[in-house]
Amino acid sequence: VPQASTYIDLSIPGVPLPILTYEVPESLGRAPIAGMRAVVPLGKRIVTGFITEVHQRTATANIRAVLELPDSEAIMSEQIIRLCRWISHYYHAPLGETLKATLPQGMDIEGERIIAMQTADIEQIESAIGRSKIKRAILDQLSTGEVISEDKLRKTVHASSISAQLRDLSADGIISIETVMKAPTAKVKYRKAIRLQAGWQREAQIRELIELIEKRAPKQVNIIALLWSAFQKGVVSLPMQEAIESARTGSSAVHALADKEIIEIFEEEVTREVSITYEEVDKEITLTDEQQSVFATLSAQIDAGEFAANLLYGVTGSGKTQVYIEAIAHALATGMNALVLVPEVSLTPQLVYRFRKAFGDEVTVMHSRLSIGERFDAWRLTREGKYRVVVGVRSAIFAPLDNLGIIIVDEEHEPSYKQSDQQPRFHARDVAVMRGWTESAVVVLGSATPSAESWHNAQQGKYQLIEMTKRIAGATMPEITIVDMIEARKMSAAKGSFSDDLLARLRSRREQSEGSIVFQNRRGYAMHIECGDCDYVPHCINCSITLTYHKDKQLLQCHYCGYTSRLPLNCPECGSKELHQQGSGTQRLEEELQELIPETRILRMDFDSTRRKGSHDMMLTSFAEDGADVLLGTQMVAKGLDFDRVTLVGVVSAEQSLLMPDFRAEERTFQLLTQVSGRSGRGAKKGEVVLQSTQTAHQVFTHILEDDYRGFITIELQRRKALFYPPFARVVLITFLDDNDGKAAAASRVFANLIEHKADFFKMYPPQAALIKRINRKYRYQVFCRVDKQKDPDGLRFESVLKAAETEFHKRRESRGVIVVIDIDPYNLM
DNA sequence: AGCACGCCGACT
DNA sequence: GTCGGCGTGCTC
Repeated sequence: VPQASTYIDLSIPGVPLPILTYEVPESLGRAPIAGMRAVVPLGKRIVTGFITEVHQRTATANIRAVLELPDSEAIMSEQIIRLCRWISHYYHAPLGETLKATLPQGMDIEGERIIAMQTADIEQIESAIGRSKIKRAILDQLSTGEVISEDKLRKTVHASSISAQLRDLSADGIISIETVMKAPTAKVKYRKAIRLQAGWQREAQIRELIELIEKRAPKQVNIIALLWSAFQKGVVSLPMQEAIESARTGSSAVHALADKEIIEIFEEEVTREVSITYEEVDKEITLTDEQQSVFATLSAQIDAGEFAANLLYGVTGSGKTQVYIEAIAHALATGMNALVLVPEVSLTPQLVYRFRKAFGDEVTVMHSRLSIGERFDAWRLTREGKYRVVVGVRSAIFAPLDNLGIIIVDEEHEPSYKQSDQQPRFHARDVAVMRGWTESAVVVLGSATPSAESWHNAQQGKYQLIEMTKRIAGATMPEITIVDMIEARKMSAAKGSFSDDLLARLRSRREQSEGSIVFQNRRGYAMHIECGDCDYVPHCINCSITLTYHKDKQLLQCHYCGYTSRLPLNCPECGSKELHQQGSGTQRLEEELQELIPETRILRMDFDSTRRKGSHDMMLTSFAEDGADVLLGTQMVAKGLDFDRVTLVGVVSAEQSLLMPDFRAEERTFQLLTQVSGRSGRGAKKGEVVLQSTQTAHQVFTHILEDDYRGFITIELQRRKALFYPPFARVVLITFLDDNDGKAAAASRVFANLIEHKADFFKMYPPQAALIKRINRKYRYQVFCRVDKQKDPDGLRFESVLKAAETEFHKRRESRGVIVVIDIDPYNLM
């Protein structure tokens, strides 16, 4: 009797193939559903893919069978799949890769080849080895009788690939190769726990038992007493390890009780969760009229249960966080769930703390510093409905929450929302709006300095503009002063990086025990080494980048690839001993300030000093409580901090970000300086801000001094329109990477030629070397396009041009091996 | 002759 | 992306 077969369409990440069709054998005993994973054979490999479609007929020949359906139900919702389809088209990323990005790491089920020795016949082995060194090394390793995976074997024999050798040896009958499925790295964690057996849960029995064994087995009595007192408090089981420790005994007492069937030892699921180390004194919270009115708008939208997109433009200190909390509480109360995106969790301990305070066990946090297990648990338990509020970074936009009521994107202008290092290169804010649309949720984009894109969308009526113009009770906007550093240096009114003006204010804050923040508006540490006698500057051997000097480790380090080298004693070019430090990183700045104001207590906060888990929280707590005078750091000190005692913010070189070769330089400078200024005067006392700059005449500073966002963004949008930049055009950056300079350059020209003749709805700049021409041993060339949004509203026209060009490009032999990176709406043009 | 390496097409 | 088949060129 012929049976109807079931087929699935599978999207496989990491394989540049179209969607493939497989047959599902009935022997698997499980019906496939879109959104489940499927483990399948692909060539000689075993890989995991995502089911996007289930059907009963197929026109495809040569169909292979699914090996396993590991999920008992769909692990991604239909809406998430729909969202991924959009992302895949808009951002020109493979669907499989995009679907994979919605899951935590370590869930892959892959094949692994296990190698074992098959014969001990020396002659046979010697003849199979022949003259191959690799084969000899492989068999030397295997002769111990060890059974080992191909991967481990390859590493122990130090070869780049041993697949050909293994194939030969297997054909000669020397070794056996078996492909097995490797267990995923992310697993549910269990621990041993103990509980009283059902028959031993009454007081009389326990008393009787204790009396009986008191003399002979006092340790067992301890355990029983512990379990009984917990039981009375409603705690049914205790972790075995902890119980043994508090009973001051060993496992034998526990096992004895288990043997007597008084207690039971069982495996208990453990949730891995990070505890937060940041704490603050809780303030009395009542909503201001303005907060109340924003809340009213949002709660009405939530009740309507329809998609709505809002731009919440609220000045720093206007209390956006509290509005978020109230709106989420409202969504939860009506049975809906909430998603909150933040630029970087470790930079917003205060926000996380307040959410934990407000929502307790219902909230989970997702970010990159979590371990694989922690991330897996956060994802899994969210999907199971244990968590109803997810606070997380960019990737948390895919959190498996159903019944979404509200999605909040805090600090929506932050560049960290754009993923640029791997596919899909999506913008989490834009995906959030799309997710809100597909799931009929309310979307709130919050910022004190909205991005040009969002402001434009609000003006166009795509987003509803909601404003919060006042700081909450007591706090006023700080007074901003600008110091012309060129003038100050001429007049000898500056010492090193600090103007006399800023120094005087820092001194007076210290005397009044008020806090100050000194902000170094510079990415990383710009400390390099220069020879005083020739023009030698140490560069990275892999990248066209000067090496950065780290004084504490006495090392030179590449900011891009991580290459390190020792600090040379003499100049390698001319032998001179005159090697000087140039530039001023945060470390140098700290030393300078310490020298200028010896009695001041400085807390330095940058990437290096906060690398350890939780050290960021600890520094902030210590600045808030024990009161160092100055918090000195990079962009980290600009973000989300809310300290009443800070009344002065100094920016050392306010022009730095302005001089970056990027069309967003002005916007970023305005955002950064407004943000850092907002750290001053959040309490009752009025704050001050000192901006030191060599470019005081620049228009950006006029708007910053007047705290005039509208004035700034109006002019900025005019400029963007005139130059055909976003939000008026859609920017696409195509980068070509190769070890060989000429090959990368040629590839960029080939590709440019392939798209140029289609350029009736976009403009293309001719290909050129990237600003940093070499990173990680790869030369980089770029083609920059600006697509007319009117003529290509959803980006699909340009996508098809890219697709066609890529297909043609890969046919050319001169482009072989060249890596092509396509970034839609890029945020980093370097 | 035997082996390494690069090129190229297939992968459901 | 990874694999196998095939051709080329190098070494013993």
